[in-house]
Amino acid sequence: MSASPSIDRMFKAFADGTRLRVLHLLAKGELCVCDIMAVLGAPQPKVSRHLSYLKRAGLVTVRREGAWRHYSLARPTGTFHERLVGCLDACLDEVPALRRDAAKLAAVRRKGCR
Amino acid sequence: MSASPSIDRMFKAFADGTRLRVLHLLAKGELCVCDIMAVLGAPQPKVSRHLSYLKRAGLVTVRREGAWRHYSLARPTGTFHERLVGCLDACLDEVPALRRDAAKLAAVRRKGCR
DNA sequence: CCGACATATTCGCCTATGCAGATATTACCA
DNA sequence: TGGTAATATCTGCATAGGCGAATATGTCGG
Repeated sequence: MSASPSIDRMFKAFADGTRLRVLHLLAKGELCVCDIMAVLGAPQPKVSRHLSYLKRAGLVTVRREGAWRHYSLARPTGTFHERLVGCLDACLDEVPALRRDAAKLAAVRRKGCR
Repeated sequence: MSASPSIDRMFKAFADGTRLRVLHLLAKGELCVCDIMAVLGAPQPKVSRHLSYLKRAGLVTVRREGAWRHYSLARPTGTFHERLVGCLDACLDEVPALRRDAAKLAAVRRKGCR
């Protein structure tokens, strides 16, 4: 019953630097919490908290595999949702910090998150 | 020197119900503060504050004509900005409250804002 | 059952920000 | 100059929400 996310809530979800970085990473594919921690260099509770936030907002989905949680972007549920997610791509080349994250993600993926 | 607005700031600008309503109205064309007050039924300082916020974020521009300030959406400065503003259209049909605003705007325009 | 690991949640603190009300500014007109 | 209308800003308050630290939950191997 992933409630249809309100416009307001979805914009608020995007209105935080950390969450924006997380969403941007997830746009590149499914990731576990430890991957995201590794890329952001952020403590685990922080990452987990923001992921919960994004899940409540209907922006991400979780796939459980034992103790791991694999997060990915939720399939857009409407025109608005779709356009909003499209903004992530539009950021890509404009924000140096996000490019750095992308580079680090590649490295983390090569070595694993542990 | 309307600084190139940061991604963060622009999303924050969208992350408030009142500002979203204002932006949505401005998407329909230039408006003075009193028009917006009339449509939203909000006190003047509140409207003015949010307009200042949007101006700082680079999302709106002002045209002065005597004592009046006419606000309109700023011309997008980049891909990201453009897509973000595009989300306003995507909201249009999905949010009843915004449709009501649009209807009221038409009425206000017919009678003037005073 | 135990211990290690991955993740989630709670708690207290602190800052950001929205709001109403009062006041300041600016422009126009008599 | 004085008054009025349109808009902007300041002040004080209340709440939302981010953060780190500690703790809880859940899963697996032995």
